[in-house]
Amino acid sequence: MRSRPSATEALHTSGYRLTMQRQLVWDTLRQSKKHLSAEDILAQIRRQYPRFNLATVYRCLEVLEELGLVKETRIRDRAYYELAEEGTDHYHLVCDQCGSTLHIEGDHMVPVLHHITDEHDFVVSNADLVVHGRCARCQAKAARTR
Amino acid sequence: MRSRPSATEALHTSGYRLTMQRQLVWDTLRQSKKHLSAEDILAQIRRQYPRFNLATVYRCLEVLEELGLVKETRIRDRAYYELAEEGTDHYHLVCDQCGSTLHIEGDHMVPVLHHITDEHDFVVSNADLVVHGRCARCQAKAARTR
DNA sequence: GTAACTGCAAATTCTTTGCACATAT
DNA sequence: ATATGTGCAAAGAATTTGCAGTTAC
Repeated sequence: MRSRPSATEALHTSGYRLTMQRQLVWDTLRQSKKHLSAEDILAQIRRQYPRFNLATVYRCLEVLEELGLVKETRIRDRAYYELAEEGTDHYHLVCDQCGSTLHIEGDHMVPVLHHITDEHDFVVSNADLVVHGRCARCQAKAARTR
Repeated sequence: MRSRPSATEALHTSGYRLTMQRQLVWDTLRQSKKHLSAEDILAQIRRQYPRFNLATVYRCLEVLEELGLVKETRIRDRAYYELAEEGTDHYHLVCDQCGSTLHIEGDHMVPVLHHITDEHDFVVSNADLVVHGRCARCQAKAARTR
């Protein structure tokens, strides 16, 4: 089993410089339980460093994504970022009625990704699954009204 | 087996008006083999109707989506639209190297969607899967260089 | 020392909205 | 007849870029 290199290490071996900004963005994502938008990340960091800049957030994320440390998911027009965990799926159920997002973990996507690799000769780096529909709570609400 | 209502019918029974604009957007999507961006649709229609407006395209798409006739996929910052085919998966493999997009059809997502319905009490209306990675052609190219 | 990086402001790109006019029902 | 829909122009929102100054190596 191969262990994941730290961000510090990964930056270094790829010839990127280790800046405070990159570390802050990385740490913010690590400390978060859920995915964050670029603005979310900025807001967090600005508590400590009010001069921190949004363009810098985007540029740091770009590097971290390129290194495979961070993945991006687009939900309704906006990009969200989270750590790229290896091995497990991580996808999102978006309720179109109340707007809530459920985070799902599991291994159900594994066969799909295998199919893609085997049948289409495509090397998968990241699968972004966003499922739209209606959450349990909104169904219950609709049932009551009926 | 339930047959799909035509767009005309669906608009009518939902109380929407049947306008030429909506028909043109619908027909453009039906005639296309691949997904189209709003700009693509506009360009197509403008060949015949040069005054056709982009805002109208978006507004027509919004209605068609609401009726479940059209689905939207976001790939790299941009929305693409295509007919919402029932029954089969339709997802996209995006090569991050050359930028090409492969359209995949199949039933591999079925177990995943079942899992979502069963375990999370979530009624799925649309699953949007975008897989990033490297296509066969770019792998071959990389192998040659090595 | 110097190439890479950041902050700032301005630009870009996609999408949405306000409003006066047009049209489907 | 009138509520709905469209075209146009302008606004919005998220992300990117140019550039001068800063910093990691």
